[in-house]
Amino acid sequence: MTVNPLEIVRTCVSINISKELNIDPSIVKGAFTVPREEYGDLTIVSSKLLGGDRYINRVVRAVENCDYISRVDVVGMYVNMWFNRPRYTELVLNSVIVNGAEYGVYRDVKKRIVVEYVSANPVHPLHIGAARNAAIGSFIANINRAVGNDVQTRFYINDVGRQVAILVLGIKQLRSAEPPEGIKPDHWIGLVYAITNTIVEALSLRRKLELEGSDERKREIQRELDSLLVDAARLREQAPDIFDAILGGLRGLDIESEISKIMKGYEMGEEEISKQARNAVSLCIEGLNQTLKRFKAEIDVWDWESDLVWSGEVDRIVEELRKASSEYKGTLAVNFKQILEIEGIRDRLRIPRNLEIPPLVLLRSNGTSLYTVRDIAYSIKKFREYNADRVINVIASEQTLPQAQLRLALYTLGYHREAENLVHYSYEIVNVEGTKMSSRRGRIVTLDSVLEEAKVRSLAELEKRGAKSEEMAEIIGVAAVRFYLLSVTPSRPVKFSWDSVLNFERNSAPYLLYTFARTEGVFRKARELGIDLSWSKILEKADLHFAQNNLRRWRLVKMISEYPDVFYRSYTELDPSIMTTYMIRLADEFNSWYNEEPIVLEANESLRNSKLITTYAVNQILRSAFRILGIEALERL
RNA sequence: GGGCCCGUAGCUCAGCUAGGAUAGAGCGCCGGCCUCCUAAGCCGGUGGUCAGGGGUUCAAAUCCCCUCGGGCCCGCCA
Repeated sequence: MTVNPLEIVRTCVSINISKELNIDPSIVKGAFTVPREEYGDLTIVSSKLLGGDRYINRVVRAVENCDYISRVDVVGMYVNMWFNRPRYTELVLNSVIVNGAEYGVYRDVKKRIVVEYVSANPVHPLHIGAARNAAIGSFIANINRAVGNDVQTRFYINDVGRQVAILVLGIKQLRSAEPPEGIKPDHWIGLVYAITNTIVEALSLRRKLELEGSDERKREIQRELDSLLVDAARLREQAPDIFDAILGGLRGLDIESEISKIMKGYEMGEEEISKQARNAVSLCIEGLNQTLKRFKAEIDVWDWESDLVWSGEVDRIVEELRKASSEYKGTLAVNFKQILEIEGIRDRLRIPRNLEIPPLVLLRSNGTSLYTVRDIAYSIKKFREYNADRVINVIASEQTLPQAQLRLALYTLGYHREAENLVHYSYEIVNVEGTKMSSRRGRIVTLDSVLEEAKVRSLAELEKRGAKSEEMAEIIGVAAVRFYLLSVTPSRPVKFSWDSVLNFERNSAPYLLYTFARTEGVFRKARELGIDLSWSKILEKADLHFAQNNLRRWRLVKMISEYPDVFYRSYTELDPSIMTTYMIRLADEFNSWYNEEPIVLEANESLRNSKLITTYAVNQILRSAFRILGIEALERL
């Protein structure tokens, strides 16, 4: 277990105060705040303690008993504390050296965790929104592994339903389902799907227009149709042959009944349809997998939704839910009214207090199943197959309601443990400025294109400094995109813009990689000069007073000591942005210091040793954080 | 109509869960710094009615209520 230097001081202070005032140490812990620099290193807001600031002098006396505190000062209600710098420096640097890359990494009681993420519809390439999911999901997997949990990542292939049926309908109109030479398979599938869908929607709107009586409605439909035709024209320009083939084939067909036939046929496992659908979806998945690998978002298990239907697992769920269902809008649905009346159920299942839960419809009138119902079977499977303590679904916030229904349905079926440990990790979507993304119309910013641009940009930068390398450009490009998507708090929407994703200055992964490479450069130089970098030996001969009268050095020591807190918060809140924000601050502090004074070239040996260890600490923290964020560290750049 | 998320500098974002001292970064803009361990860097300057109003409090960007603005959900779609 790695030590948390800051926590050691906080504990020391709070125990002393709690003894003096005879209060619980946790009350003292709630009174800490980090003051502005001129007011010290740590502050107790005395009015937050029991009895307000009446006992402030006793608080001061108590704090003075703590060895890590060298000076205490009272300003109003604030008890400002200055750390004993040499002692604290020793504590921090020693902790870094003893733990190395494990410094600051929290160790949790081992749990088994399934992370389901991405699970994008297998009918188009990944867009930048799915990329946020991929970045966050892989972060969740990485940080859980780092703390010692067993983690399995899964991708749910949603191949049952209308979208795949439309794709199959389109492919049927073509001579060959194989992608043409030189086009990535998911891009090919995305094109066929978008063309087919746009044509299907346009033809359906046209029919609606003919049947509509009201002029106002007519104008509305016409507007919708016009926008659809703009997309159609663009798609036709991209691939005229394919477009015309599909359009020609669909004309005169009763499209809705064709789609319904495919959906039914696929759910029943009809050979011809199943073969076509599996082929097409496999092509898409092949492409998605390529992109995810490139993006450092690995998937351990790929689950086919259709397998759940074919195996009868979905049927069994439907049968069991029937008992809990009643008549609703002419069909059968599960009503959660009774369950929701159980005391504290919303808290236990983490369902928003005021969220209204409509009944969950069991089956379509044509007998086919519905997504949320199939997902019940899938949730049970995830718990069962991995013997999981916890299943985390990384899914955009727009699915809050179906995810809540899912937990309630599990509870209804008696899967109480599963319902309570199924977590909907909700995040906000990515908005692309100017346009509205629509994969149904083939109007998306693909992750592939973003990664490609980032790579081109990285290559150009590398070329400037005479270090042109495709491999390095690839690593830097991926890092830049991942970091960009991870640095916004997940509960807030990301505004995507090419300018910010390709900005490689200050608040970016390239900046951090550069800082890391600088630390490596320091070690290279040291070895060149024949300095032995055995860290514990260096620590023995280090000057622990080196931050005593030097603010920059002291700030760095303190910042290094914050990493365990940052890691812990990032883990418990599963929030990568806590870590990214810290990394930037650490790099800023290091770079300012680096610019100000020599490290290896320091003439005084013990002083040089302290500086080397400080550099090593920054190096280790960045390395550790990179690993969690799925960024590959580069020794030079 | 009901619910959820969001509104902080011209732009992109921290800070809000657990209220504390003068609200922080980056980009942009202006001016400096490469005989020295990597200039994707460093230093200085510029820039804010924390959407608005009310309340709670010794203390509110942070908690509560209302209003305004943006996004999403309320489907026999996923």
